[in-house]
Amino acid sequence: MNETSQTIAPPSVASHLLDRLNEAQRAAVEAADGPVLVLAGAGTGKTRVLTVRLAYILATGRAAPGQMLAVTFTNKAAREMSERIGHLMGRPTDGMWLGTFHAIGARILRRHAELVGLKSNFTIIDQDDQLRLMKQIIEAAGIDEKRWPARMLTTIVARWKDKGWMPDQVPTAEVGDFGHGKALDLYRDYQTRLGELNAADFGDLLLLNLKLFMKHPDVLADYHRRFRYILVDEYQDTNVSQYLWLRLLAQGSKNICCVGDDDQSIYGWRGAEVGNILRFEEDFPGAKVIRLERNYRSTPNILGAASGLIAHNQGRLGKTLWTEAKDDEAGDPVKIQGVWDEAEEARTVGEHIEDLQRKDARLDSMAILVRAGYQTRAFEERLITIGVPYRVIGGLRFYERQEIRDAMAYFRLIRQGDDDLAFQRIVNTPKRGLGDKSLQQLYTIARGRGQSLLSASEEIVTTDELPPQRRAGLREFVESIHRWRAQASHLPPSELAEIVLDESGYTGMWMVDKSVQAPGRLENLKELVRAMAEFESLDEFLDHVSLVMDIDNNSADDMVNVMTLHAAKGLEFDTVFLPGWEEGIFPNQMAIDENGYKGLEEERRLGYVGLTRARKRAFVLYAANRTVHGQWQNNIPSRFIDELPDDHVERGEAAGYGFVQDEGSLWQIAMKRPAYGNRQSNYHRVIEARSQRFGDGQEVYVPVGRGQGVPQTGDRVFHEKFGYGMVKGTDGSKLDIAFDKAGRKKVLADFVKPA
DNA sequence: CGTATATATCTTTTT
DNA sequence: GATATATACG
Repeated sequence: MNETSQTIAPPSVASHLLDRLNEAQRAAVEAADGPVLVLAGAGTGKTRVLTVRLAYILATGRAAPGQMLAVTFTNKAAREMSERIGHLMGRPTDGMWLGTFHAIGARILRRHAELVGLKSNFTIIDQDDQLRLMKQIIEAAGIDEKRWPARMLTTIVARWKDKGWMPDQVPTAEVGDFGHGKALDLYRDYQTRLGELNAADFGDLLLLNLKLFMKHPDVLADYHRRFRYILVDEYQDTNVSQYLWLRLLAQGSKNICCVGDDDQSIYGWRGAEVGNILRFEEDFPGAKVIRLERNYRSTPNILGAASGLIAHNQGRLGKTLWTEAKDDEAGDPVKIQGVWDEAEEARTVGEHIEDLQRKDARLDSMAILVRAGYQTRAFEERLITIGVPYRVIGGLRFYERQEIRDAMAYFRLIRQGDDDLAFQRIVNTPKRGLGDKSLQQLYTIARGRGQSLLSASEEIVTTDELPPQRRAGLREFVESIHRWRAQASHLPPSELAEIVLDESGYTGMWMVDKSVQAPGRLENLKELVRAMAEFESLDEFLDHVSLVMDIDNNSADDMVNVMTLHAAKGLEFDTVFLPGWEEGIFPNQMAIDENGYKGLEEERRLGYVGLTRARKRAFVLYAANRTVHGQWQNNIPSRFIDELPDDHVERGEAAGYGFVQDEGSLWQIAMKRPAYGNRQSNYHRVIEARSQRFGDGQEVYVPVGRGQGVPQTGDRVFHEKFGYGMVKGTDGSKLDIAFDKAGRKKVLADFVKPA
């Protein structure tokens, strides 16, 4: 097979494709057959190599589109790749298997669902449902969910699935002490329950593929014949189950090409194993390894700063990025700036943005990259204030909103009556007079008969097990579902959606709701109906939602981009703002607590990813104070700031780190940088100061007498509900307060303010 | 049964 | 500060 393909003379299209590639890139494209590992540093034209390689394989007649499998991590990357190949080839890439691991896994699973115990219309459940289900499992097993939270078990099980372990494959040593060693039993229960619900979670999409391939070699052989060329993007982020999946599929043609960069591995917390890169040559003997080291993206200063930072990591494969730019074209150094708090941080970034805007920079050439989602808030507020348009990528996603999830639950139940999770969500939304008690009764009956909630309901409405009034509500619900299901077969999804939302009373529920969010929710529901118009069938739509989770937000509008560092991978911008470089925030304390040195290195790689997103300019900021959980916290600059090489950075004045004035007296805010050893002790200190603006516009920081600490006996306090009062006694954070109007009450300190 | 109020917990990153 | 869960009351 290799011989024949090498004899194919590249048509002119194919040779044209190679024109604008450098030597290493071309080698990576031309090594079309056999296993290839491409180690591609940031900005070395990785996506280009991938897309040209795909086009090249097609253009040289090695494979038809339907014989190619291209796997990415994000839907965004898949979309982009599809567009670029279409552009290169001058026609759309129909028929190619291009998508995320999960999307392709789901597609394969639907075709063979019966072989692994599911029906082909199985539901893909998201985290929220997963958590709900897990909670039910834990409670059913008589375990205290308070002590052993469902969230924790969900993570444990997800990590097992990442490793490719079905319940009977989990090593005894890995079981851990969750619920006194019950985790494995619970995992088993959970899988059983998923089967009953005809549902799969994200991990299952791959895990059940593995099961399918191993139990049915004929099916695997079929895919061996089908997939003649396999391409994998972001290989450093594959977990074991993805790795096993790839290895099984690649055993057929051996034409597998993986592209990755160990320095950009940032999903270890999700089970990714950088080791997969190192294992590649062992698993595919004779694999070609090609390094892309010439960077086309960033200025020498940015590259120098990023390289200097990542050099602090041990155990890298080692790559040296270089660029052709001369030293006199080194570009701006990376600017580092300290600020007082997150508000000033946002203000500073806003000023830089306006400044660049005056120099005719486009807003969409700029990005603010944060460590965690909650950090976007301060920037959003500021950008709104100064009237700069922005878009938040990722963040609070459309399909995670309450009203959208409710609507989806209706559709899910229409498609798939076994979906008890959907049933529970909407059976009494809007209110149908079915409270906890009636539903509990229903659950018991259903469980007793081994039926789904919907089929149990169908029977119950004909008996007198429920009081008449409740029975009527339930009957109405069950009949509606049936009616809609009958309509689903011949109506387009968007029309069906309108009928369902209207007849169920769901839209009506929000129309009478007088809360401030209600109009927005109605707007979102309309948007949902609009989005559904693009789909042929309800099935297609539901799959799209489960796997994509986001509505297409890549409008070409000129807006500043705000997103997490994780979401920024694979993107590039002229100017990048990197706020929140403080110990505890970035590197994130939890990452270090949970994974120690490994966690720290992953954080450092995140920093490297952030810096290398910048083409021309990067700004690093750190704030002395920040509210976390509504409480003030003071932080010291991130160790990563020290690690940036002096040659490529400019360390600005640390505003708010010196003397501030308070009506004539001088206060020194304790912001001198402590020795490293002191960092821990300083981490959670609450600072007692707030900003105050004076007549001349100058802003100063005034220490607050008792701050947000616990009020003492004798203090006057204010409570939202009870009004003013005096503290009569304290018990930890509980206060005994004599309110002027409401009398004596015990209240938590969090609920009162100093008066 | 539904609503209002009171408390608890939470935030790392995502397919 | 926001949102789920627990409790009290109508």
